[in-house]
Amino acid sequence: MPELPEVETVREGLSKWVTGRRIGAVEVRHPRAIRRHLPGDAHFAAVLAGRTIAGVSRRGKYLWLPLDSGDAVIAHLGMSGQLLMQPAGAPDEKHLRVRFGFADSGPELRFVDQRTFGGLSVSEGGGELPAEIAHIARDPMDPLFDDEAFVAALRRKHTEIKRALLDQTLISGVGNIYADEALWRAELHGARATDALTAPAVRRLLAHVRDVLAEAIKAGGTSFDALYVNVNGESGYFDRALHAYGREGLPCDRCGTPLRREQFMNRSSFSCPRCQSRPRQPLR
DNA sequence: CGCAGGCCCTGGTAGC
DNA sequence: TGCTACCAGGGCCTGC
Repeated sequence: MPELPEVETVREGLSKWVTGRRIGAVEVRHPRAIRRHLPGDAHFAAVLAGRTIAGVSRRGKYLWLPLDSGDAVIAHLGMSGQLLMQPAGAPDEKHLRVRFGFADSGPELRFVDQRTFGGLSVSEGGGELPAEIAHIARDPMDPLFDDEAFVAALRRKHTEIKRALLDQTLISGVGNIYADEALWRAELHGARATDALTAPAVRRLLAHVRDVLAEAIKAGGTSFDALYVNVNGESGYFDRALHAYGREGLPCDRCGTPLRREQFMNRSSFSCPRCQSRPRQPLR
């Protein structure tokens, strides 16, 4: 369940391992992993062989690897995707989906994904910013993120605040877990109407979003293992200091009231019944 | 047009 | 023990 901090940790680690290296053989082990690459697996492999990776970029939860050809490899980890560096010839992972060999015969890059919600594709001419992800908003860690434009856009909407935080065209990188954490910090219930929030309230919420993401990036960076370029799924992820997510029935770290769990968009939301009161009127 | 909700996936686990 | 049901959820797609 990688969100922005986990993806940023992967980006940073990956960058050290693949920048400047020339791709050798590419092997697609599962077609679903490149389902977004419409020309298919043979084209995917052919267009990448011999290309040199210029770096690793990120926007929100998307990664892309600009190539010397001007194209870029787009990667999204979905829920369970991992990008791993492994010595060439190391045993295949059970859920290995795509393997990138390198011309220098050094460590391979592997895309491993149990649930295959993630995937890879090649973006033609996408080195600067792939057209496929141009609709994704800048994330709040981006120096060019426009706070006031975000505040205005959010208040123009008529929806629930948690849904807006998860809307990647409004603000990117926030998933279910960090949305719950930011709402807990802001003492707002996720069902509050966006157009009923004041501009200062939205600014405060945005500051909490930024804080929680920054703290998680810091924590993720310290647990990074040199040869194992990933978030490591459960571990390192769940032992992070979470105040809301997954804490149903446990005392609120602010007031001691047991946290509640509610269903929202077919997933769980965790909040404090006392600090985060439900809106008096449901959205209409 | 904006918004809500369904679907895609599979391994782990709870419950019977 | 072995089976079933359910849960995790980001992003795309459809329909209202």
